[in-house]
Amino acid sequence: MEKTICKFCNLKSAAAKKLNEDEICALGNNCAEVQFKTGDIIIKQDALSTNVVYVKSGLVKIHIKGPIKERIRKIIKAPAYLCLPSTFGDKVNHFSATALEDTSICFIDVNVFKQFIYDNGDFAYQIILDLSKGELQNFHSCLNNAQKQNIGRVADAILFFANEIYNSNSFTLPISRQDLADLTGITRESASRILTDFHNEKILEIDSRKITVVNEALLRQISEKG
Amino acid sequence: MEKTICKFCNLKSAAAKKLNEDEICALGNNCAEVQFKTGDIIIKQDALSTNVVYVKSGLVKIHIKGPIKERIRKIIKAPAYLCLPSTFGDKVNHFSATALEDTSICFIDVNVFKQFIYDNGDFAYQIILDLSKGELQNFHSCLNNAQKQNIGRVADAILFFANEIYNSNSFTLPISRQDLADLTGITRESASRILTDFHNEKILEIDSRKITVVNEALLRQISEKG
DNA sequence: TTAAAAATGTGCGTTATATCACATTATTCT
DNA sequence: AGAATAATGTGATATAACGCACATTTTTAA
Repeated sequence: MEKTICKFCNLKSAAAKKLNEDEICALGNNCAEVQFKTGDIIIKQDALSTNVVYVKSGLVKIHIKGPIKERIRKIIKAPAYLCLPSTFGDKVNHFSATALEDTSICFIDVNVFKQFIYDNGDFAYQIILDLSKGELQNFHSCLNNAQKQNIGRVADAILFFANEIYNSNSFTLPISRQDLADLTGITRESASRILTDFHNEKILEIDSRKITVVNEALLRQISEKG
Repeated sequence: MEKTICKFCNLKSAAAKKLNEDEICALGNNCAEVQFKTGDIIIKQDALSTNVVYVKSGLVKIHIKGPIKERIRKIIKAPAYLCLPSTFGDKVNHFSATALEDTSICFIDVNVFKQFIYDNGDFAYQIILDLSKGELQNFHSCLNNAQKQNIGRVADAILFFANEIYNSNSFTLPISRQDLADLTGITRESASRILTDFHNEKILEIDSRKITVVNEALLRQISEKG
């Protein structure tokens, strides 16, 4: 969904408010742009809603209360849709979203979005392409998680942040060790141990959350081995 | 994607052929309906293609060569789209599809599909709803697989066939034990053992691939426990 | 600046599950 | 029908990873 832009926020702006504890993130009509700060909850699992949500700028984690424990499903980097109409099919969110850095979010009324689809075939087609592609990518990320061992998954996560999010071998991890564990589906202790191992083997330079990939080739090798 | 019907197969019918070993499943133009028998390969991973593929009737498994081993991603029951345009973004399939029973497949030229999107906003919107919903369902099925133990996953798979595919507590499993293992991400031996356990605990009646759910309540309980 | 709270690191026993080896049962083919 | 082949069942190990306990470090708040 890389090349999509929010075509709606220029339309009208409705009254917008951030999500409080028991509040609902649905807006009345049309579209509104809202600023979130690091750590703010953007969408809350099980809350009611009827908006299309678009990440205009920033970084967001999608997380879900699984059958056993919390799981981070993915990290979304702007610009991208965070959720589309049927995500709210029953008007209840099935996931939460939290800002990992200062983030600007567009809430688009689902009827506005629908009308836009009707009027703009090329836009509709692009959305379909993006969704279909995303679905396929899910396939493969699930596969990775399912088949690789813990060490390979952590390697993947580090490479993901370096290459997909920050385009740099040196970055500050935007999430905690626990989050890294929840993202890769392992325990906090295992995540911690593996990072230490990577440091000892001179694959990573680690200073708390500051990470530098020293030996990317080896990291890739670990990822591929599974 | 339950309520969608193939709106294309009434247009024109092009020359259609089944997939041979090294053959390509792409059709020239427009749309063609092709019959497949149980076990036939419908789509082959890494083959070239430029079609939208729609399952008009039958049952299909989507499987992928993972980084380590084969994995069954999901079972698709007609009517449903098997793949959409961007699945072929690079014109190479990233998965295989195999018929689990006699199946009728529509291959739709991507340009025909695109034009239809342009002309029919309601259709486009419906596709978007379906895709978005499917993506979310993937979320949760991944979660299940990731967090539950083997026994819970097998319980899920059995419940899936009973409730989603056959709507009956008595059915013939359309896949082998190995496939069941690949579907749940466990080993063949584990799958086998768990089925035997279920039989001993009088949860299932098992006669080779014929399965009867005797104690669905207990099966659900196992599924929920993880 | 210091105390309290949160996050992280690390050793160790336990356990679920993979892996290996082989027996048994189905299925296919001639 | 009978042989060959494939699929399935099952015991005995090996091992990756979890879970627990607690030490240490970092962050937050007062």
